[in-house]
Amino acid sequence: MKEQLVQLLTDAVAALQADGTLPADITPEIMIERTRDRAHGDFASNLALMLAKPARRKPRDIAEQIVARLAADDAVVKVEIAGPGFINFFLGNAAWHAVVDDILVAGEHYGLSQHGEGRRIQVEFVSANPTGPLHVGHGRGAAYGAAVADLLSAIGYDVHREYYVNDAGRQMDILAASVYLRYLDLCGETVTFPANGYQGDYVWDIGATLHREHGDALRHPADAVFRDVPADEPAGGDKEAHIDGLIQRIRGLLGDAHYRSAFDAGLNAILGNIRQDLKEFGVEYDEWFSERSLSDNHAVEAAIERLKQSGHVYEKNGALWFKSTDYGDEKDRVIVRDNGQTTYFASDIAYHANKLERGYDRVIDVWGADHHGYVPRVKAALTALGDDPERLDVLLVQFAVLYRGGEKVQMSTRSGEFVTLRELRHEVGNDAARFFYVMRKCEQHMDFDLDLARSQSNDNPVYYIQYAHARVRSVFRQLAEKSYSWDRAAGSAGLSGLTEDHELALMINLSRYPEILETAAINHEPHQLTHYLRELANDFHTYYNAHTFLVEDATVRDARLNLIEATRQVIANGLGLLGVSAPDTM
RNA sequence: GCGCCCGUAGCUCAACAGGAUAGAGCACCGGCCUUCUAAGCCGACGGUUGCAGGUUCGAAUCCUGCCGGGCGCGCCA
Repeated sequence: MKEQLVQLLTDAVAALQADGTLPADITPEIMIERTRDRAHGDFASNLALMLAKPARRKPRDIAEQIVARLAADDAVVKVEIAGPGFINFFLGNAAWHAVVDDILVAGEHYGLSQHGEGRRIQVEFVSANPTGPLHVGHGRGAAYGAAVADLLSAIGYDVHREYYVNDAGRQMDILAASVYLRYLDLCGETVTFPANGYQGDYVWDIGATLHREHGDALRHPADAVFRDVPADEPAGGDKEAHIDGLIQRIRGLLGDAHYRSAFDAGLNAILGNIRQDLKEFGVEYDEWFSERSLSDNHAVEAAIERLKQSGHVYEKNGALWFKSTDYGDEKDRVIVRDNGQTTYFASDIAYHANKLERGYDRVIDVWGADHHGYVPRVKAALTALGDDPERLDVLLVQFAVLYRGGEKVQMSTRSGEFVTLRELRHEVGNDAARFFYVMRKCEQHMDFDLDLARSQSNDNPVYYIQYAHARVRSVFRQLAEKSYSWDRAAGSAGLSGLTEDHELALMINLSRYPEILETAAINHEPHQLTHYLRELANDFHTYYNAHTFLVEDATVRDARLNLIEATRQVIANGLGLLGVSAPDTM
């Protein structure tokens, strides 16, 4: 519908340019908006206002000339010029009635489009370190990333969902050491757990698994592990030096194979847990990309070599630095430490180079907002490598603060006391969690009200929308009890009889769905869909309250059933894109 | 100190690439159940869009400066 009107305006402008009324050298972008007020018609364009300046004419004069050149269109019953020069289009009811048929014919495909024309786009999200279970902060990234990916897919992009597994690096070594020390404890050794180790109970569990599978085969006396290692912080030393010393010692004592056992025990257990968690949350991936594979394939070396050749690398204090300040970063960054180890950043350069090499038209990273300072250096690296940094979009997701009983839920990663995603899902359910997480713009700080998410009341937007869906199902169940049946073809033929305000309002909103999907996807704003679904549910509940659907007049009854079934379809489609179920009963 | 994000009704948030009279939901107040689920509907109340300038036909939206909040500024990831 929007496209039709855009075409009408485009043709009118072209005609005015052809006869010299408008300058030929301007190519205005035709914008058609839904009106906020029905007194302004159904659609409006600010075209004349936009043209006023380049054409050096009064907006209303231009509007009149455009309207005079508009071709006739069956759907448009009236065109008005209003306000400072808006062109308002009034559509006939038939245009809205047609939407109901469109929806019933398209079914679960209604709203999908080919806007993306099959362009390939990669969305990387969550990518939490496999050093512990996912917590509620990751949950927002998961729900948001999945929704953005699904929306892009819905409008015709070829979407690749990816999780970057940080299965290499110092944090993983710290995990391996933590697991091993818990293992030693279970072997009967007396160990003092390092301040910087991973404290969570799950580390005990992994240590126990290691012990169960290997018995005492990996055991070394605690004294051999701790002797001459730099003192830990509580003992007046440095916790970083202490843990690094421990890692080095443990590696030496265990040898490569046994160290790998401890390391992989931690990695596999935690990654398995994360995968399970996300799967239960309805979040699916096409690929789990291993950081370790980058160094195994020498991709990190290759990336560093490319940076060297581009002349943006130098040595200082025994380390190798990338001169990211050449491309707007605040300071230069180390890519190879003085101990010869490459940094996480070096892997990330290789990873992003790899993404672009894979030929995606666009690459999206969904990151926690605390990583925002990281964006300039990654873009700088891509620029230095000769890639176009504009192909990378980094979407920063702010933290969610949980509230329970009106009180902020305190969280601390330090002691391992954080609320896990799993706990949240069990408390409020997957549907509420998925929906609440995407109700807000990603850059908006979010207050997550656990009581509201859990409540089965009209205050809870998830239930409100799901209830609308269940109500339609319920009406259809009533059909049989009232010994009626639904004749869809008759309903379609009788749609012109649906002229009540409530019916038109509902149909108009149904017709907006494809537009909502498009803007929500392009702007990476799933919250637009949540707001839309709430409005649609409201329209339905209002209609339900004002009119009885199962009336005696079969023509009216069938037409109304077509309308509410179309409504149900759109709600189901929309909730589906957000990973929320559409229940038949509540 | 520097950088990024945010500031809209009492609370939680919208406002579609600057557009017409800034909208919803809670909360509070008043109505609606012999009728398809009241897990619902309707009405009323509520605003100097943090403050001050600027850009233009038009600013919550763009620019500048303040004020307030969050985050970041490692040879951690």
